[in-house]
Amino acid sequence: MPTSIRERKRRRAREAIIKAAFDLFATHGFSAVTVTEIAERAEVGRTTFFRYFGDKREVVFADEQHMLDELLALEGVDPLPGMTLAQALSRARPAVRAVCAVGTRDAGRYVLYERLVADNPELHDRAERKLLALTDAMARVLRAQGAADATAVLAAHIALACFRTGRLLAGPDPAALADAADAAFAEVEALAGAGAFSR
Amino acid sequence: MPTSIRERKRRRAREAIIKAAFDLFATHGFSAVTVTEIAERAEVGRTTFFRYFGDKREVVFADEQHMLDELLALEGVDPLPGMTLAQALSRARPAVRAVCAVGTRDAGRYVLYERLVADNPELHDRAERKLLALTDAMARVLRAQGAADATAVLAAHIALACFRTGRLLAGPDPAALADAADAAFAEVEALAGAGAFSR
DNA sequence: ATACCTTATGGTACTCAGTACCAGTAACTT
DNA sequence: AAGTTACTGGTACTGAGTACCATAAGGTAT
Repeated sequence: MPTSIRERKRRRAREAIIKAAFDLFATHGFSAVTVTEIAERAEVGRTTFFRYFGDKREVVFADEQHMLDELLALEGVDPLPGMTLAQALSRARPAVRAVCAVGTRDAGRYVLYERLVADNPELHDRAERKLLALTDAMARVLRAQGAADATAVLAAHIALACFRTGRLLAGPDPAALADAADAAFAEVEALAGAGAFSR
Repeated sequence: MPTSIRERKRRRAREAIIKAAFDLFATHGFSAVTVTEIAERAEVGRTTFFRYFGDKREVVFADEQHMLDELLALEGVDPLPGMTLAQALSRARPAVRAVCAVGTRDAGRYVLYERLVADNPELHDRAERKLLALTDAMARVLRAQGAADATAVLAAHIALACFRTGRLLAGPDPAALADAADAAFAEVEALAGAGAFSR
């Protein structure tokens, strides 16, 4: 059986903690909420909170794994050994959309997430590491699809640049963000001239 | 007068804290050292420590400002309005070397810094934000030198990619790192073919 | 069902990071 | 010399994060 009773309980507890935390953060802000309050609202012990999340900040980034999964699912899909940088970029482009799509699954929470990160400097560092993790995953996928190391890393970082500029231009709305990032990709291609990356 | 007594005292206190902290970190590791111990060794009050550094991790990244200064000094140097991506990259390349050069000013401490970050997960996030800050500064410099927004951001992120792959290949030694990053730049140019970025 | 093992829970008690507040002192100002 | 400003370090507090342990509940045998 795939989901044992324990498994289901674990999932429920985890979700309860996440929901309790985001509810409290939404009304009182991140720093004003204590772990004890989150635990009480989620009806678990304080100790249990730290079993599910290494620290208080980590709850905010609970969705990171979903985004990584979305990317890593592309490993091995449609392999193209020795692909060019242009080809790698044209694969990275929809992959970025796929990551953004995770945000649209619960747009309300995602907007809140963006607000929390923007308002609390103590979350900035962790948010940056999340982008590193996604960039690394992107590079790994491209490598698995047949890109050379340098090509994969380079394309992943160009995708990161597009994502960052996209988020800068668009608001926190995930759908708008996806479009803006995509536009940035288009601009990159136009920037170097058609086919410039394909040499 | 450029350096008042207060100014000099401040500098000395700051340096004393940094030195005390790194000495203790070197022998006992980051997490085993308490702020109180650092303050005692630096002969300042515990309260004073937090006046100079927002938190314990921040001491580890005390040199970040030097690297940023190194970059920002290039703002406005040799302006070239409307520069191409290839031109932006050829400017980013020596700029990365300049940043690495800061590490060679005190190679011993830099190696220790790298070791501390590598060994302590609690420092990973902050280290990532440092790279963001440097990348942003790089983009700002290129923009100030006349690059379009997209060109500047893109070139800065490509430089980031070169830096990351360089550090991955070279050890923690700053000189070797500079060379490896430079080699990555060369590889990027070769990757897209000569002149591919200049369209 | 019974007994047994394993895993998850939540409570207690502790350390230490980080903050608020305040009184004392040293540096600049006139 | 007197007054103002900037810096210090001490006290006292909150809250994050950890170690430990007794208890309960899920899983697994017989």
